[in-house]
Amino acid sequence: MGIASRKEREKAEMRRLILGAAHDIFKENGYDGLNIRSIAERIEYSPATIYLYYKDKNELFFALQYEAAAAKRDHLLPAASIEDPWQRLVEFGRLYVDFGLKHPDWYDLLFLTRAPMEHIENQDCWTLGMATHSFYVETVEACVAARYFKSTDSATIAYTLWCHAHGLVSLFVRERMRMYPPEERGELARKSFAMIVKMAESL
Amino acid sequence: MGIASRKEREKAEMRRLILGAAHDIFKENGYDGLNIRSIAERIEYSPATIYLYYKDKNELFFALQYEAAAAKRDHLLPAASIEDPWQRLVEFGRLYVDFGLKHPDWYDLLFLTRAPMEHIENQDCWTLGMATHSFYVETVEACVAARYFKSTDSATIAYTLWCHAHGLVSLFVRERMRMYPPEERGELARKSFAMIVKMAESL
DNA sequence: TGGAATTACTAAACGACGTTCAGTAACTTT
DNA sequence: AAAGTTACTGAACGTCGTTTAGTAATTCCA
Repeated sequence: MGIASRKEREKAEMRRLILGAAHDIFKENGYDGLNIRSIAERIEYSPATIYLYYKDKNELFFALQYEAAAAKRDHLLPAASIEDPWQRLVEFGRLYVDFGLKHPDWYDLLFLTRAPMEHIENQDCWTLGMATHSFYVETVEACVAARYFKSTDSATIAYTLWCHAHGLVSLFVRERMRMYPPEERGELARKSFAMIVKMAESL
Repeated sequence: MGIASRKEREKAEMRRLILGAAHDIFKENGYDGLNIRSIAERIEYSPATIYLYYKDKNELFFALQYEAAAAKRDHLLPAASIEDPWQRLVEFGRLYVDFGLKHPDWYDLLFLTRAPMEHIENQDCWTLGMATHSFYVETVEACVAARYFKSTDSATIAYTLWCHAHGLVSLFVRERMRMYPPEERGELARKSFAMIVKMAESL
């Protein structure tokens, strides 16, 4: 089956080539600056060719979102090896915020972009994101099991802490912090993270 | 000055007519479904006419954002009359979340839309939003002054609580809660709000 | 091996969008 | 009544995602 498998390989390579170009353009100009024609130009094919490998721009969006989810997972990975669940949870949160502030475009793509959310459950990016999320929830559950909190409602605890971290990053990413001088924003984020950690200790 | 003032009045009326149509279309189809041609069609003018009253779509966006900011202020208003600063703060937060969940489009416009954020400080919508925000911060400061918290860092407290509320609403508005069954989401939001209130009591 | 079938690709177009501009008709001024 | 100003529009431009009809190259099968 030489030919068939070579064809398949070439197809995968082409998808990879397209996605790579999309990735580069995205990093340079953000998702708004990413369009089919610019991808085509960069890989020196016609725009119509893109559609032979990706159904539409949404499919490309999902593929790109997978990359973002992988980058996020890799960023959070160091926390996974921390034994103590509370220490792990804190470091997890710190790295989550750190990722969002360092890679606003990727965070945007993952959580802030208005995207075709129908059927996203079937997408790889969702599966990967859910794996990371599950690990987070399990860490909170481990804290509860080890009696780090008085409360035992691990689901609400996990959600509440996530809301804070997500809100913090979102306000940065979408530039809704103009009432604070730019040079104070980073410090404020750090203080707020420290505060929510303190608050969580009293849960 | 009869003619000049009539002209001015007519100009203002026309701006109002355009904005009204934009408002309606926005409520029906969201910001994505709002375009110049649909506004023009609704008010029975040519698309080019719109540009005689609004410089570009961004200016219309700001005008619409002002409406959203006004709606938000009105929604939060009942909290303002509560005497006790802590009670006022809690009700303020509850109404904030309530507004976001009831009017996701408006919340989106205010806090989630990637918009021309340069020079927004000069826009009316920003001024109005800042007034509401200041009232919120002052309420936190009043809590601090009345020793409702051990911490005296009112700026960080205000910011931290805002992060939670904003994160909570944002996850709803941008549909990033698909891992929770739809019927549980409202309950989770309520529980999380109750939890952050409890946590704040220990600050 | 040669003709048929399939594949890989593209030029050109479609329709929707924001926006601009030249031109026209109505109104205002003198 | 002529000149100047204002309000408005049809038609176009350039951008976008996407589709279609066609062409050249490759693969299949007799």
